[in-house]
Amino acid sequence: MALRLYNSFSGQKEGFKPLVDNQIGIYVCGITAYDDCHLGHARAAVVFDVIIRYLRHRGFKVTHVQNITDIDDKIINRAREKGVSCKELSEHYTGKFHRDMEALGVARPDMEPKATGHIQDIIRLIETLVSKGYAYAAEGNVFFSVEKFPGYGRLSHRSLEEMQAGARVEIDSRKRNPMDFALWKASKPGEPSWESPWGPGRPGWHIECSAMSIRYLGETFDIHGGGQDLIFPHHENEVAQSVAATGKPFVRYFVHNGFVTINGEKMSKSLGNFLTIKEILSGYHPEALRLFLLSKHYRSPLDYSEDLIREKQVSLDRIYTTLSEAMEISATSAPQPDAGISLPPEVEDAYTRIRDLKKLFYEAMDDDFNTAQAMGHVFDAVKGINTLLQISKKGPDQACRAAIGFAVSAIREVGQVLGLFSTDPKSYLEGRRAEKLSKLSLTADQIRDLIHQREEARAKKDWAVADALRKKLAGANIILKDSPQGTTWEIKE
RNA sequence: GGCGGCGUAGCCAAGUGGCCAAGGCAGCGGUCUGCAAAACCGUUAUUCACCGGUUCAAAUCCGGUCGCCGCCUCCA
Repeated sequence: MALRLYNSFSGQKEGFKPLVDNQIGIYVCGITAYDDCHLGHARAAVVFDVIIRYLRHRGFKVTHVQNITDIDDKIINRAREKGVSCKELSEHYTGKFHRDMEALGVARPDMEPKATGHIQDIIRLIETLVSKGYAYAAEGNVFFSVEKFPGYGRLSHRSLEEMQAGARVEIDSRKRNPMDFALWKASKPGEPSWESPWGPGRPGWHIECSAMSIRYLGETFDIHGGGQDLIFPHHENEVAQSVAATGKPFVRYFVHNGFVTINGEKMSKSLGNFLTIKEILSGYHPEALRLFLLSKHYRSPLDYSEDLIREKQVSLDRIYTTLSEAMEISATSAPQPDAGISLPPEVEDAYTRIRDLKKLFYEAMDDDFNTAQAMGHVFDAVKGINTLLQISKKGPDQACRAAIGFAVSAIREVGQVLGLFSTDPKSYLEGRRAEKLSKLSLTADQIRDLIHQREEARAKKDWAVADALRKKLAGANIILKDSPQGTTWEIKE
């Protein structure tokens, strides 16, 4: 089984081979800390979280570096509006970002460098570019000369001529070519600034990623990730700066995740459809959001709607319900390997789904991290467990129990890669019930009382009264489940 | 205007040359149940936007048409 991933450089899937055996350096562009994180950030975070988890699961030693941009125009403007310092503003939003990521179950990167912590690296890199003739100073600014770099446009697959034809960049008389971009920006009075050979100023946006990735991962590293919108100009410029400065290849594989739209429209503040991570998590379980984000291939556009996220929440509930029942029944028997299990022929199909889960899951993930397909296999295994559970309920069956135990451990293993099913099923379901109960007009005690009345009626075979009570509770969104062990209840979504 | 992507059942979605076109949601029929719920079984695309071409063989490759979207400016 070989891992294949889509490389934005070539525009196709390529076999993956790290620079150093079993070691991977990956740099993912992080946030600019000036506002709350939204659904788009969630997708990028979860996608790369799963990619990194999978690479580690496969045995690679992964070094994950993710920057935080804590100085740039947007931060300066927002800080001015709010009357706080840039440092205060960026620290405030960095904190919120960390809380969002934690809620989403996204693992912290190994390193999280900040632009302001690497000013000297940045200045040195710019000096190299100037001395090699790739960059020039003008009125306290330093610009990168795109014409000097022959490979410019290789990543975004466009030529300099094409870009200029449709260019909407404003004319800047200090630039030699309109497509030249700032490595260093002279600071205006009142703006944060650092001393440099070109006077007081601050770094341009793209240079920090070159400087920090080179520092922590080396001049050439394996994977660079980010949202598709970063391909141009951000990553194109990073490549130009880095290759020009080091004379070596910069990134071997560029991986870009697709965009999120909301009800078919691009998310934007002016449209009023800007959804923050916090808002979504106030209504849905974090794993439901993860499940939603992973239900489509990471490179395709993903459309968000209430109906779709609710559907994922229901799917997640269903899986946890199955896991909960499975763990109850298999609790007495340790998970057995598949050898020696002999099952009735009618459940062979179910058992095959369980036995093949891991293999199929890895195959799907190996094919450019196809989480949508991988989830299909998980659902197959869930169905397999449910089939075996039915047999088990009819009478104790050691082989079934062993197979169920095996299936639960397999689902939990692949769940670790996806960041799903990490909660104890019992506590998950209790949590969900408490959540739904809080939105109900009835209390748990009232419900129990009504169920008790119905039990009495049923004992007398007074079906009319029993059905009336069922109906009454159904009206309040309570579904009753009768079983030989008694009546349990659930709340309809 | 330039570049790129997408169009698969009521909805979401995988599949990019060849076994009956995964999986989820919703629907319908059945098993179970006093009735239900859950679960399971069966069923729901002779067809992959449309037209033409290549091939023994195409949802999958090529050309064209229509529709939707993204990027080219800060953006995950």
